[in-house]
Amino acid sequence: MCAIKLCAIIMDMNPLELDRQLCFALYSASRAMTATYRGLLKQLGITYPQYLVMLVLWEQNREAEGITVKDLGTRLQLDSGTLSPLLSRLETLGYVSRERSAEDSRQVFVRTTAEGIAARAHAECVPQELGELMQIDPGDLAELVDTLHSLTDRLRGTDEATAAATGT
Amino acid sequence: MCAIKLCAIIMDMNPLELDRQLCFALYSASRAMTATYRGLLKQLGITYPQYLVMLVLWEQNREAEGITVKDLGTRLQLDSGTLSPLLSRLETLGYVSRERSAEDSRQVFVRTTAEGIAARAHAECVPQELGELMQIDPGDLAELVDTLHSLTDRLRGTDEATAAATGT
DNA sequence: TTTATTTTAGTTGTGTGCAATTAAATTGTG
DNA sequence: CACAATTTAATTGCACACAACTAAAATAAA
Repeated sequence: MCAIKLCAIIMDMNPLELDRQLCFALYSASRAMTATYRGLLKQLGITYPQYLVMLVLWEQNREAEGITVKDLGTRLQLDSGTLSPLLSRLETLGYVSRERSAEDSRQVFVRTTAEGIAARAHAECVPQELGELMQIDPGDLAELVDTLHSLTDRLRGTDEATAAATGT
Repeated sequence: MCAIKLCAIIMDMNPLELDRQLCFALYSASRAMTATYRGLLKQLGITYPQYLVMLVLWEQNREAEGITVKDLGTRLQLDSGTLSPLLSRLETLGYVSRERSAEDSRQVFVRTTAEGIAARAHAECVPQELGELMQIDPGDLAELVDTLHSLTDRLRGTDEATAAATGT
């Protein structure tokens, strides 16, 4: 029996209590956030993961060049199994175009269309709308974002470490 | 044009910058957490959402009574569209049983089986394993959990407010 | 240069999430 | 009591996530 478990039993506490677990707090907050975005993105007709792809494309300085599916995946930590059908839907919506690279035809470049660029103007007010809904101090928000990014890095690091240790 | 957008343009900043957005920090952290749990739960043979259901069942003081699908949904903020197939899989795995209520046959009570109860012993060390991986101060962790829960509450509240305002 | 390895995007299959609908049972109301 | 409205769980359909696999192309090695 592990130390925390023993300690929890002695103190008559449940070591598995749902509301004290960070995992559930994250899971709940992330789903609540996505649900909020569902409303905010209704006018654009896209889902939250599709919005993330558009954010990356809009962030590109040289929009004409586009970005490869691989680089998009690195940025969002998503693989082609998720991105391929998602990009296909964004293409059908008219927000992006896909084209195989001439130099290296394994790669596919994703670019925003004129419609996709126009949509950016509508999206630029989304963060403010959300900020008003959340009622959170900008400093606290920045700190929370930093905390979460560093947590994510540690979790991803340990995933790799665990995978390496178990040889998978 | 909204104030923040104008301000960002004047200061030559991108108001849509991915890495400063709380939504993406939450989305990334939540997925990284789920990925970490995938490894931790491999020995139990269940997914992370299935683990959440087991946490609720284990939390019940009177395990023999079980909990209705509705109450489970309230606790985890999941509807029957998600829970029904998930519970069906947990039932196939032998961790839970389902039985329609005799008093009100609309309701279905979910209970842990002997195997489900036994699995709890294995699960009780998971939080400590995770804590070691995360390397986070217990006080900071508790604060982060509180911050996230309060954020979730505010987001859920605004969802309802927005839905009410738009009449949906 | 020929072959083996690696890289890249796409496809398939499984398990969530969630909206919308269905079906059955209960409750409320006249 | 009869009938309308509500409640509950399940089902259907769509869009992620992610593991495992495939196919094509580029690179490295022999």
